[in-house]
Amino acid sequence: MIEPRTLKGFRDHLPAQALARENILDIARRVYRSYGFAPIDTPALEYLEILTGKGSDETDKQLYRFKDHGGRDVGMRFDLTVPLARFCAQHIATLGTPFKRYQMASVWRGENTQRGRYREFMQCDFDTIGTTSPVADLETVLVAHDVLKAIGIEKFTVRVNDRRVLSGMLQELSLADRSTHVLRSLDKLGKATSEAVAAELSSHRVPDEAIAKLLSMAQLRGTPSVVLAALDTLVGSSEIGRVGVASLRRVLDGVQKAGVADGRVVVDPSIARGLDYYTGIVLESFLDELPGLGSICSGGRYDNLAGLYTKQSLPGVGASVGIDRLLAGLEELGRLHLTETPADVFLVFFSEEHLGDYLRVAAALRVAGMAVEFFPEAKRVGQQLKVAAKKGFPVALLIGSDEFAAGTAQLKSLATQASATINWHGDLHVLVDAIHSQLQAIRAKH
RNA sequence: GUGGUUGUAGCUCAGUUGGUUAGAGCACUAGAUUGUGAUUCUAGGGGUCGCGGGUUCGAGUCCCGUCAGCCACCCCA
Repeated sequence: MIEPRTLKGFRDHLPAQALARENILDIARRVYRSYGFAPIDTPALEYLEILTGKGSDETDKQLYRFKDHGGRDVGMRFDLTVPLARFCAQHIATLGTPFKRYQMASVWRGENTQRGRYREFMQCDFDTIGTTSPVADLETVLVAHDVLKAIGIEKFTVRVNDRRVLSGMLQELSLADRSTHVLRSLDKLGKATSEAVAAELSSHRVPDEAIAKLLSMAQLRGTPSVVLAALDTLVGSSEIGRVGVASLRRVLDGVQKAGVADGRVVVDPSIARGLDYYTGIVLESFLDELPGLGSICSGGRYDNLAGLYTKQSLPGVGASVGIDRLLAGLEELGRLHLTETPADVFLVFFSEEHLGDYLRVAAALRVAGMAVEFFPEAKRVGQQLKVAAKKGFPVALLIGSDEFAAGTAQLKSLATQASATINWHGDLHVLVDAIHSQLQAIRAKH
């Protein structure tokens, strides 16, 4: 006997979880498409040199790599951005710019696991390639906002900042040479105390006076106009800093004009993002009720996506929904109603003699857009109903010999056990319409 | 990769200073009950105590290793 087991950091998804996951993916897909982003797909395996091109030690360590059967050095993608860069370098001539794509796919990293961190996980990226327009930045923020809103989250905040504001600050403070360390430290402000961050900055030879200024900047809060005005003065005479503030102002102005509710999108000068390839706007999104969960949708603007693979300059802006983290958060908040079935109607199988009738009824319901599970065995009715209730069907449809003779049917709500009689007199349209409207009524209550 | 912590049935757990054949509740299967999820009753399946070694007359219990989960660091999604 071989012990059935899964590798460390790899998971099975049971129906209840997989359904919740697909629901979120469907919503994200719908929102992405509503802005004109088109799907692409790329291979899970790439030539090793493509993936290691950027060559940081960290990604090198995490990379799943091996020789394929033809002796080629290959690796599994560890994000969707590097494959996108290769993809654009290869196809941009056909695609033209601006190119807007989304990709929802698994990636692999051989790093240590922790709650919510796995070796195989999904990324849901959307990016706009080939334009430096702030309108593309704005749209990125709007998409992040729309996805979270469409999922039905009531309390969330999209926090935006601009790397150029930070660069301007660092220039003013003569810290440009330590920018990576400084930004990484500031990025911890959400999790660590300001004292801890100050200590870490100090260890990177940042003078106390500069630390005080950085912290006061990072902790600026308030309406966008208030924060932006404060940033204007902090950035001082730095040209790049002023450009950053101006760009943020345009984005926030656009967010408001697009009709986003006040407070949903704010300026947060402490948002830096760990990755050093961001050059303009950066954004993170949080569930207000679970700030400790971390960002559930993050991204930003980068100057040169594909410099490793082509001479053509390809600027871009994009973001990614952290689907696993988001699901964990929704579950913790009890916002995930878990069912084990995607179907609406459970059709009870009473007796073989009516098999043809059941198949006809089920087919009619499916044509009308309802999902029907027909129980495959004429087992005891009680057992069938038990299965249906356990799997989370909203209703069961019961039509036995008595009902067929009388031209009726019972539609039973599995949540309340209440049963309603439908008089359909053998007319499938009447039956289908009645079930359809009852389902609508049940859904409206949720 | 480093450090800490946990591991007994599908789930939650009990199991005495090491002592006979490892238990409970829930869940599951079948029946009482050939047309309605509950309750009740009866019967049943399911464990190499994460895995491997060691100490011992004897290990679920002690020791070592290993695998997996969780937490922190690192980094990030």
